[in-house]
Formats: sequence, structure tokens, C-alpha cells
Amino acid sequence: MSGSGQGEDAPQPGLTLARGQGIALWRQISQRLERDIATGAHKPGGRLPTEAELASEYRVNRHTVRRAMEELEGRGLVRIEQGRGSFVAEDVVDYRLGPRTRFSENIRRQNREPGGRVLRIVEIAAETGLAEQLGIRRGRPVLVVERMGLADGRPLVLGTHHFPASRFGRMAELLRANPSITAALAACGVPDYRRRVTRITARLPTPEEADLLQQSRNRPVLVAEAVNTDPEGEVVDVTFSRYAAGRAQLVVES
Amino acid sequence: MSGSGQGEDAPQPGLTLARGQGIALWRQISQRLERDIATGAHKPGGRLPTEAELASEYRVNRHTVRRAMEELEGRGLVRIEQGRGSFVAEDVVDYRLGPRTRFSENIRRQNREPGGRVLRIVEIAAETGLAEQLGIRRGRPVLVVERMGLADGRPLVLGTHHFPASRFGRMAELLRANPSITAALAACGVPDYRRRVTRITARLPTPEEADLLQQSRNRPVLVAEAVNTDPEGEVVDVTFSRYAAGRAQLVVES
DNA sequence: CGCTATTTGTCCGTATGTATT
DNA sequence: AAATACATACGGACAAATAGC
Repeated sequence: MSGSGQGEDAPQPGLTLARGQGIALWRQISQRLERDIATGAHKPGGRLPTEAELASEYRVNRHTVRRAMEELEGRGLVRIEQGRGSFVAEDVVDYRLGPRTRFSENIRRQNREPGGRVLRIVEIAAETGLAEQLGIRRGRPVLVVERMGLADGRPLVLGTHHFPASRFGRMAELLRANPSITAALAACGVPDYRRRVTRITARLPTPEEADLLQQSRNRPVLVAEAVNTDPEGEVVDVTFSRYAAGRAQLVVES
Repeated sequence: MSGSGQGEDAPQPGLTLARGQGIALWRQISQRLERDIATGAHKPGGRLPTEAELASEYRVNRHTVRRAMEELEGRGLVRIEQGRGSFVAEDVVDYRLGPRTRFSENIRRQNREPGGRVLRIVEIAAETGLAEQLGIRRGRPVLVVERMGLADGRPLVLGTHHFPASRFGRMAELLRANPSITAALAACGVPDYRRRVTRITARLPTPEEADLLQQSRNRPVLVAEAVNTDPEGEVVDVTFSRYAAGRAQLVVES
């Protein structure tokens, strides 16, 4: 790019790839784009050439360029939007994990506006593993709350909360009025709770998760399993949170 | 492929896909395979049908099956090996993150044999951000140690450590003799250190990382940035660790 | 050891669908 | 409504890794 836009036929020095050697073409392209981003030739938020343009510049098929772009997207360097184009990526939110983790406080500390939406509330019977974690008997009713947490109106995290229904049956209606978990727990007689353990993994999102988080299928989600207890040590809930990686960064302080 | 292997022409009930509706074929295939794994029709560690078999069963192109398989691999449900086949995934290692995080102890607690290999040691000049974190002046020498941590001989994590060279210049030779960071620090007069903050994100690996971790490009890596201090509160090192997601799960206790 | 069959990986070319502008 | 740009799907060819002989 940069300068003479035409001349599709010229050899285009610097854009020739090593063919037939051990290195896949899409990797070479992805490396060059990465370098161009690192050196600032493509600036954060800036627009990248279209797939067709890159394909003709590098003299490869469009699919080969797509491969390279998908890799860069998964690594968080670019963002691809159907019908619009591809852009160099930016910004992340720090999400602090600690004994007193509260979503809204956490987001406000980053000078962003927190938001929440309850997606689904159902009751299920506790299977063995869950029952053990919640400290209840197998088969007892569990309230499952599916919730989306937002920062500045953008989806940041999907949380699946599990409460013992015997103690927190009222939460369903409370949450419908106010999507704050902390507020609902307070109304159920738990003004304070504490995070005990958090198990963190990462994986690619399911298509549904990618959709809800408004995130590409190639960007991973951070999966955090948390166990919260009340001041007496009684387990209040077990939560699986899925954070959009690249929008959130979990911070643990010791 | 369970049972009657021939009969390529029969309609194969249950394997027909909804074409031309809103749902991409590869997604439907991935959903079915996911269900088959969940129900135990395909058992953990077990072998899945080949791409060619699935393609003919579902009456789609092999590439469409590949798409579906790649998604499942990224989500950690299957493992794909070139020349061998595809398998249902298993096991993860819990890696505890706490103030006194030590790699070897951590791995041994999981009844696995820890191992380490130093990949590269170089000295660089501290740029602004790093200098600030290390509590040294910009441009001062920093020892960068690239290390691989193994469990039972399998790569688990890649760590890039940054030590102020003024204090820890001897580490280079020490590590060449013994790849343990803890031992090398002890020899440099730091018998104990503490992890202060850890910032955790996830992304897809670079091709090099995927290679070193012996992991697929579709599986994310957990990226943890840690700051360690000595008992006096002096910063000892800043480390970026990249864990193979699906082999490791980070556990935080509060 | 090399040879071969199997299985996944890369790349090309084309056609069509869908979202955005 | 048209043009642009990314998404899905197909079909074919060859490369690379693995396993068995």
C-alpha cells in the first residue's frame, strides 16, 4: 500500500513470499502483517487492506489471506467485521479478582459504566459435583441464573450462577426487578460474601457465546469458576464466568 | 464408525443437515459431534471418524467437516493430530497461583514430575514500562530468560522472565547448570520471594508458541503477567507466562 | 531401512450468501 | 438499490506426518 495504489501487475518488491519452502504462505503473510502493526505502519484502530487487496498484493488466493487474518484476530491483533473490513485492535479492561469481587465496583474503578442483563433463570436438580460444591444434597433444587455483564454498554462477561434454591428462591423475582447479584443477595439476607477459589481456563467460545459477547469465534474466552461464601463460610453460589478475552484482563493480587 | 461400514449411498437417517437455513453446515456438524461426545457416544481419549468418513456421512465437503473439527478443538473438546486422526480430549493440570507460587512444587502437588528447560538468555535495555515495573531506570540492563516448564515430560508453560541485570547478572550461568528459577534466585541471595500481582488474559498462540507447547494453533494460551518481590518488597522479576490451555487450569485462592 | 497407505494440512479456484455502506 | 467486503461451501490437487509392512 502506501503510495501508488494501481500497478496490480508490477512485481511489488517486498511482497514476494517464499513458496515451496517449509513455511506456509499464510504464516508468512501473518508475520508481515504483525510486523507492520508492530512498527506502526498499521495504526491501532486503523483499517487494514481488504482481503482482495492483500491477496493480489501477495499474489495468493483470498483464502490464504483469510487464514492469516484469522490467526491475527485470534491473537488479538486485529478485529474483523463482516461487510466492513479489518481493523487493528486496541484497549482492554482490567477486572480485579479478589475476595470481595463485585462486578459493578470493578467496572467503575476503570471509569466505565457497569451494566447487567439477566438472560435466563431456571431451576434444576443438583447433580453430584455441583451438590458437593454447594454443600447440599444431590437432587436438591438449584437456581441457575444466566447473566450478562456490560461495561459502557458493551458485553464483557457471561456468568452462570448456581444458588441453592432452598435459601435463595426469592432471587428470581428480585433479579427481574434489578439485575444486580449483589443487591439480590443482600435482599436475601446476605449483605456480604467472599470469593473462595477461582479456577481459570481459556477456550474458544461456543457460537452462542461469541454471539452474546459480540466477539469473534477466533477470540478465546477466559473461563473462571468461582465459589462464593457468606461470612459464616456457607457456600452462597458457584459461578462460571466467561470473559471476552481482549476486552477483559483478570488481575489477581496477593 | 460403528457397525455397517459400507452403504455409502443410503440416506443415513439422523445425519441429514438443514441446508439453506440460517445455520451454517459446519456448525450443525460441530453441534452433533459435541452432543455425541457429551452423551458418551464418543468416549474421552477415543478416536473420532476421519474427516473423509464424516464428510461422506454428512454428505458435505471435507473442508466443511474440518471447519467443525477446528471449532471443537479450539473449545477443548477434541484433539487433532496430523497423520493420526482426531481424538476426544481429556485431563487438565491444576496450577495454583498464590503468593508463594513455585513451579516444581505446584506440579508435584498434582502427582506429576516437573521439568524445566532454558530456551534462551539475552540481555536487553529496559524500556519505559518494564523499567517502571522493575523499579530501575530506563535503559538499565535487564536479563531476559526464556524458559519452558514441563509436567511429566510434556510442555506446560513458556515463561519469559525479566531480572534487573545489575543484581542478578549471575543468573545466566546458574541457569545453564540448573534450570530452576527458584534455585538460581536462592544462589543470588534471594531465598524467598512473593508474587504480588498477576494479570491474566487469553489469546491464541503464535505459531512458535504452539510449536514449543506442542499444542494446536486453535487452542488458546493463558497469558499471566506476574510481578515477584523479595521479602523487603524489592521487585525481583517480572514474568510473562503462557500456559497451554487445556493442559493447565489456573487456580486462585483468596 | 524404505515403501506405501492413511490421515490431516495447505493452497487454489469458483460460486453463492449475508452484512454494511 | 447497488457496490463492497466478509462468510460459507464445494471440488480438486498436492504436501506432510504417521503407522504398518
